[in-house]
Amino acid sequence: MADRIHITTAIHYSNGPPHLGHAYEAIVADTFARHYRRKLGKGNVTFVTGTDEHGQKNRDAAVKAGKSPREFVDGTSTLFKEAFATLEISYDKFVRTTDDTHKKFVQRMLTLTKERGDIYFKDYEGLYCVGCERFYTEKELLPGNVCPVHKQPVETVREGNYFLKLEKHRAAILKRIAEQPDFIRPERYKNEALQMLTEPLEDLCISRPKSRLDWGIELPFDDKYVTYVWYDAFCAYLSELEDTSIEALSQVLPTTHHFIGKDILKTHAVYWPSILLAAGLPLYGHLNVHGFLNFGGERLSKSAGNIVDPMALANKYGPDVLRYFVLREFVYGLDGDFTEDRIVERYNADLANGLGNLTSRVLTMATKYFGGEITAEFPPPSLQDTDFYEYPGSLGSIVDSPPSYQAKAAAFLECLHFKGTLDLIWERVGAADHYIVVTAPFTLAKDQTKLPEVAKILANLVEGLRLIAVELEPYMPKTSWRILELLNLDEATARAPYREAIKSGHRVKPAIPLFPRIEKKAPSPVHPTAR
RNA sequence: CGCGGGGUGGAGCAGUCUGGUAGCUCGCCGGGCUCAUAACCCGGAGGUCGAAGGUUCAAAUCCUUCCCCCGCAACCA
Repeated sequence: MADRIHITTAIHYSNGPPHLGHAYEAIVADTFARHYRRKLGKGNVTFVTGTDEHGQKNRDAAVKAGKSPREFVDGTSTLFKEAFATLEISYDKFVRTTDDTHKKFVQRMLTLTKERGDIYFKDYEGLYCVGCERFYTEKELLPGNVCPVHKQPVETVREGNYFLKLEKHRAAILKRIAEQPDFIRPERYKNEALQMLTEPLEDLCISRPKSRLDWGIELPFDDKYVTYVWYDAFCAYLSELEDTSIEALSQVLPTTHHFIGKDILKTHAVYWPSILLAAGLPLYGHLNVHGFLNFGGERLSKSAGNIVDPMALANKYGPDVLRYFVLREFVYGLDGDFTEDRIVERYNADLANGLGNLTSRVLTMATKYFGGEITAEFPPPSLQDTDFYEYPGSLGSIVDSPPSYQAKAAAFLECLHFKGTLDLIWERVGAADHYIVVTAPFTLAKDQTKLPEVAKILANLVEGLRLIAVELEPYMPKTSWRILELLNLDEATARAPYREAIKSGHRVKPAIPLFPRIEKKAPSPVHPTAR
C-alpha cells in the first residue's frame, strides 16, 4: 500500500474572504492529514492548500474594491492564511497561483501537453455578452438571444482560442471509475460523475485572449493569451511540491487525495483527469466530495447576507469547538444545516458535560485521594471486573479492546466517516462515566482499606482518558494536547501502546475546566447580518 | 417526462449499498449518586421510518407508482 500520501483542499478562489464552507473543507482535509502523519510519519504526508488568484472574477472584485488585482489578492490570500492558522490547519504548502514557481509549472505543463498533441488552436464563434464579458450557449439565453443578466441582445463574436482535447480521455476516466470503486466518493458523487461522462465531451477552451482578460498566466506558446483559470488552479495541487519532475509526479499522483465541494465535481471528475492524462501523467488517487453547509435551512450566500465567518466562531468558541462541531454534526458528503444554537447544544452536551466533565472528575479524584499520584501497579496485573476496558456485562455495547477501538477509529476516518470516529470516541467517554458510577471510587475512598482498589480504578480511568485524548488528536489537536498536558505526559509517552504510558508513581495535574458550560442565555450572533 | 438529493418519536439527525428486535443528541417524566463544569448514572413515555402496492419466512432497507420539499442545469467557484 501507499507509504506516502498527498492531500489537497480545493485552491480557494480569492474574490472574497473565507467563509464557513472553506473552513469545513480545510478542517476535514486537516483531520485526514493529521491522521496520516501519525500513521505514516510526518515526512510521508504532504498537505497543500492555497488560493486561486487569477481570472475574471478576481479582477472584477479587485476593480470593485478600487485596488489592483495584485493588491487585492494579496489581501484575500492573507485572510485565508490567517483563518487557517486560527483553525489549526496544518498545511505544508500554501500555494498562491500568482507565485512564480507555480507560474513556471503551469507553463511547463502547457508546453508538455502541447508537444504531446492534445492542445490545438481553432477559431470559435459564439454568442458573446459584452456586459458579462463571456460567451453563452443558446440554451442559457432568454428568447431572442438576450442575455439573462443584462437583458441585452448578445453579439456573435469570432475568436481564436486554444483547446484541450477531452473526448479522447473520456474512456480512460470511465475505466478508472469502474475499476476503483472509491475513486470518487461518497458513492452518490461517483454516480453523478458517471452521468457526466455518458455523453461525448466537447473540448475545453484553455485560453483567454489578453484583449479580454489579462489577469492570468501567459501561454508559453502564444503571448497574446493567458491560461484559463481552472487549468491554472488545478496545477496548484502539484506545482510547489519539492520535486515536480514527471517521474516524481507519477509517484505522487496515485497517492493523492483531493478534498472538494460538490459544486466543483465536474471540473475535478472530468477536466482535471483529462488535463493529467493529456500531460501523460497518471490520475489522482481519490476525489473526496463534501456537501454544503446551509444556515438555518438556507443556502449560504452573500446576497442573503447569511455568510458565516469561521474566524468569529473560532474566536468565540475556540477552534477545536468549531472543528468538533462540523466533524461530529455533519455526515461527510451530505449537506448539513448549521446554526449557532446547535453549536451551543453540542458544546454543552458533548464537550462541557461529556469530555470536559469527565476529565475534571477523574483528575479531581486523583488529586484528592492521592495527591495526583498514580499509586497502583501499572499496568495492573489482572483487574478483571474493575478494568475499564474489559469490564464485562454492564458496560453493554462497550466491548472493544483498545487495539480494536483504535483500528475502528482509523478505519472510519480513512473512509471519511469522521462522525463515526467521534461517535466511537464519545462512546468511550460514556463508558468511563458509567464505569465511575459502577465502581464508585468516591464511596470506596471513605474506607482506608479500600484505597488500593481506588488507586486501580483511577489508574484505569487515567489510562482511558489518555486513549481518548490520543484518538482525538486529528480532530481536536489543541484539546488533545491540553488533556495530555493535564495527564502530565510528554509527546513521546503520550502515544505509547495501551498500558505502556503510565507507570506507578506518575503524577497527574489538578483539574481545570476544559470547556466551561455555556449558560442558556442566547449567545450574541457572530454573523451580524443574519437574523 | 432535464439531473440529483431529501421526507425516520416534540426538535435536529444517523441507519437504507451488504433485508432480520428502529438508533443518537436535545427536550420531557421517574429513580440513583455526590468524584465532577446544577454535571454524571439507571429506568420510562413518545415513531404504522411521506403514501399505496409488490417481492420475501422477514422491508426504514429491495422493486413499482404517486405526493411533498430542496439544490443544480454545463468556460458560471
